[in-house]
Amino acid sequence: MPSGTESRRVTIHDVARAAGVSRQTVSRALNDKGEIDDSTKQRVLEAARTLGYRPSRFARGLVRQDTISVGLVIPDLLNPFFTEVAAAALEAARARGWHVLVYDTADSAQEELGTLQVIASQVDAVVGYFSRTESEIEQWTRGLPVVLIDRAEDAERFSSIRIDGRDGVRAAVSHLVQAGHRRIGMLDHAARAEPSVRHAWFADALTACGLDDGPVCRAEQSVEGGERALEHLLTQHPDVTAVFAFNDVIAIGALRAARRTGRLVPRDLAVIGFDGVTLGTLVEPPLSSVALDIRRLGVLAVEQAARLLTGDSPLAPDDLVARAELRLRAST
Amino acid sequence: MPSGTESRRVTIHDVARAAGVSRQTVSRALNDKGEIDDSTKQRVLEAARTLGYRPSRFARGLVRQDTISVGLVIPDLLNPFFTEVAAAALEAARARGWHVLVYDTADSAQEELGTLQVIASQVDAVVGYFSRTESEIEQWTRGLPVVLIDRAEDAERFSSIRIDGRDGVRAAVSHLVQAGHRRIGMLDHAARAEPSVRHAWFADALTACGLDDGPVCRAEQSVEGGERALEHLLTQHPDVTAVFAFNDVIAIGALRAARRTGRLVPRDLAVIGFDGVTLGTLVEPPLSSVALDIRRLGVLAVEQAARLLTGDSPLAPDDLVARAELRLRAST
DNA sequence: AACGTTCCCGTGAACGCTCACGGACGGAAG
DNA sequence: CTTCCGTCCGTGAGCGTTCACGGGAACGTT
Repeated sequence: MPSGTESRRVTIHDVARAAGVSRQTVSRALNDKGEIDDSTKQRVLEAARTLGYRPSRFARGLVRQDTISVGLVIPDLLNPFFTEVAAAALEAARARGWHVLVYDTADSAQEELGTLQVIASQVDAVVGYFSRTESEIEQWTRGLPVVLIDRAEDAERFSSIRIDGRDGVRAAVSHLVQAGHRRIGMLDHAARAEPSVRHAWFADALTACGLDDGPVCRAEQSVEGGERALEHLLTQHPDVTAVFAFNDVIAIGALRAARRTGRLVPRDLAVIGFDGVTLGTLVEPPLSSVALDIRRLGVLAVEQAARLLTGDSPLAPDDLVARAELRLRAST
Repeated sequence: MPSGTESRRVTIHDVARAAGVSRQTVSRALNDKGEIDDSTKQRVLEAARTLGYRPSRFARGLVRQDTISVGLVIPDLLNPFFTEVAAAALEAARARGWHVLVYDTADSAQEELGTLQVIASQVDAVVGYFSRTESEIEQWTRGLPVVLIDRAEDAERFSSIRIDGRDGVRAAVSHLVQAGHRRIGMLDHAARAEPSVRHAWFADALTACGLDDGPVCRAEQSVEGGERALEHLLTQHPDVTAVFAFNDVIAIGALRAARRTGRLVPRDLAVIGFDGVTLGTLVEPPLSSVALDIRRLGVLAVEQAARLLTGDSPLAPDDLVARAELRLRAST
């Protein structure tokens, strides 16, 4: 039966004593080093087994600093876009033999701050999405490599994986116009106070096609948010015949709302999203999207983190770009 | 420019020297302990800043063993079911202040072994999905708490979160029978050699309803796998009017294959899945499913890991069960 | 003047492990 | 018999941090 006392950890010394050897010999046995007789090795292993010995990762890490771990910060793992980014980052990290600590900040600035406060003491580099200001981030991560993804404003002090959807969005709008649409709305995201960069691309594309500004409605970052936003948009602007959404999740919400309100997509309403998530191919109708190579985001971020960590030739900002291009499906 | 020499890490001692104080005073300044003059505190902080000092997590962890980290092992993060499990586990761990190392084994026994070999030296507990034998798992995780999820066979040596879908599957089959279906097929999963437990439930339910065994086809764990499997099943058994799938991902594949081959769901073919993933509500038609509380899986696993870790009153196997129940939507 | 308090700060030890070194032992070569 | 080498094993040191303790200075109290 387990003793009531808070039992001390079993250390390498205990194993050594039990096996009648020195610490070093135990270390040799456990790490498959040479310079040890096979019989004693077995004896040591046996002693370790019966004692339930498990080496301390801290002590080991202190003396040989080989294992690298990176923190991956994601706003919402249930959002299929971030899931794909995370999966790609995980794979890239695994290929390097890195360990990945994942933090889901639940789309909350508060949780993000909490993550920032603890992450620096747990990892060798940080990769992911942050909404806080650069100085806040720097305050908590001072000294360790940080790679931001899809930063709203240009990142000055950190490396950042930029998303360039200007051409893609223009192609999307242009395609809608050629299909006869004249009144195109947008479902922007609602998280930030000011309109998003994607909205700017959208507005530019409209003027490039000789159209006036389209009506905009803010949407929560969820399917339900997209549904609500589309209904709101269509009641306020019934003349809208096509919508561009901040991302595919919102666009899928729009798809559902359209169906629910008896509109046929794309006949009564054309819908086009952004990101190009796999999920877009599963809904009905399949979603047109200004798609980007999502995997590239995660891979690039890890790649850059690696370069920052080793110090050799980090990628230039121009190389840290994922360009989006129009991918047409049945929703337009 | 960075010096060519492999520069030594800047330690607490360097900061102490730069600030003209002792290590302990530096420690006090950094950890917001008392017993330090505010002016010297600022001076130390300034010195640390300019030197780019960052405390070693290993040294810190060695002396104060407070931070706990758990390894979460997932076969495929892109599978929406595992995504939901992971999200729940992450949240539960965060609530405890734990850190989570995520490992995606890519549905590969080889990667799983690789994960097993490194995970033990990085975490305080392991939670997740494993396909290897218990002795293999134990060999690499000896001594640290392990909580398995949805283990195919009953786990003897480890805690395991069990999924009980017997009643749910029976309800599903019974519902299909009452709707007039007499020839019900199943799309089982293809990973293991023998039929799955869910197939056993399915077979039991059939006999309980007085039906003969239904035709079975193995499917890969993906939407595409589900598509292929349904086509194969229907060509071999054209009389099938309803299918039960091993999980929702495969069921969604069946939905798509049905649509593609001109069958209307549920009129020409009824489809019912397992798991109850959120994705099932987004496809068309929405997917009926033998649904379980997916979040509960992740939460329970973390909860049990916590109990095993602290040693107080681990949950009994009977409490580590997630029961599935029929959730009817438009696909039946 | 002697004493107790409070406020700061420093010193040794400890955490658990690996690395570099040295030493004992036995057998082969001179 | 000496010398040398290879095998096996132990000892001290060090990784970077915090904890427990002690001590000096400044201040007030009797």
